[in-house]
Amino acid sequence: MESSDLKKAGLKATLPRIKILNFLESSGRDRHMSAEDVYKAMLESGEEVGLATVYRVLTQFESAGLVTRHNFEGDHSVFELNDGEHHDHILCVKCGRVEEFVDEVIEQRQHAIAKENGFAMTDHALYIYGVCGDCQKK
Amino acid sequence: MESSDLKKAGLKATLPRIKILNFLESSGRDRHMSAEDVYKAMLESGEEVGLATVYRVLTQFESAGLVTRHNFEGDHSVFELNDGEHHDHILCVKCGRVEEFVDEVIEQRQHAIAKENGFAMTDHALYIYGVCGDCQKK
DNA sequence: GTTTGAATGAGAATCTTTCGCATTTAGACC
DNA sequence: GGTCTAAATGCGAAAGATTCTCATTCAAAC
Repeated sequence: MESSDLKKAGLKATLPRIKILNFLESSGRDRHMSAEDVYKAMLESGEEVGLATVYRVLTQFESAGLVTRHNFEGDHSVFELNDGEHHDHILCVKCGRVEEFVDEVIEQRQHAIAKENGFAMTDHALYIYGVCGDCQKK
Repeated sequence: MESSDLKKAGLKATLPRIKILNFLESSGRDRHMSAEDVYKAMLESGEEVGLATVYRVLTQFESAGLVTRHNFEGDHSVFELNDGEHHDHILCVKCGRVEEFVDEVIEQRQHAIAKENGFAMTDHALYIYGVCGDCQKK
């Protein structure tokens, strides 16, 4: 399963790449991880990988469409395994929690706006920041 | 005018802060500048400021609501002088050109989505990426 | 003018990310 | 299975952005 995904993506099925992909697939708890997060978590679970390789592989995965890179934290990128369906994000500025949502109205308006401005839209990023229900109670 | 703006924002009217604010106000050409951009441009026009101060002051301006920080370039922040009216951005991935737009439908949907998810919305960022008209011709 | 806490400047330090290069490995071919 | 070659890896160095430290300077209150 793993190596065929990689081959499909045009990537040689090397051990580090398989390990990182498996790791991303198995860590459903936090789907948004930085390169450093992935690196540390893998070391902790006994997997040997170099940090530079994690960066390289995640960037390759991004180009191959296997993961999406987000910059909603400003100072570093986080990566999310693609599940096929596009979605946007709403983030809690207090606890860092991330929720996902899809809104067809917004999707359509975005396309319309790109068109109106003469742009051929390639991508888009929508982040809503706020205080989540739990943090409002605190 | 300058120093009163700063005082209103709760900032002491120091020379570097006045200079940076003036500079941002006068440089209409490119409204989206990194700290380094501001620093270099000020040096070139003969203004003496330290880079660390530019970073500090821009961050203070952000907290005070005088400027908005954007991370649409991934690896560094750019700042934009606030003109009171909120707007979103559409960027050309080829030439880096940035256009601004406002869309009431999207604004409203965002509020609704935050509510649906139990969030008290504080902010939001929408970036549409694409190829602008000029770059499509090339 | 004097005072004083805040702001600045310059460079060191930190953090994230990339690069360079010697070593290893996946995959093709025998 | 063994051999080959280009591609991938790992490590440390390097780069770029940003923050920190701390001695010096400055704004504004008296």
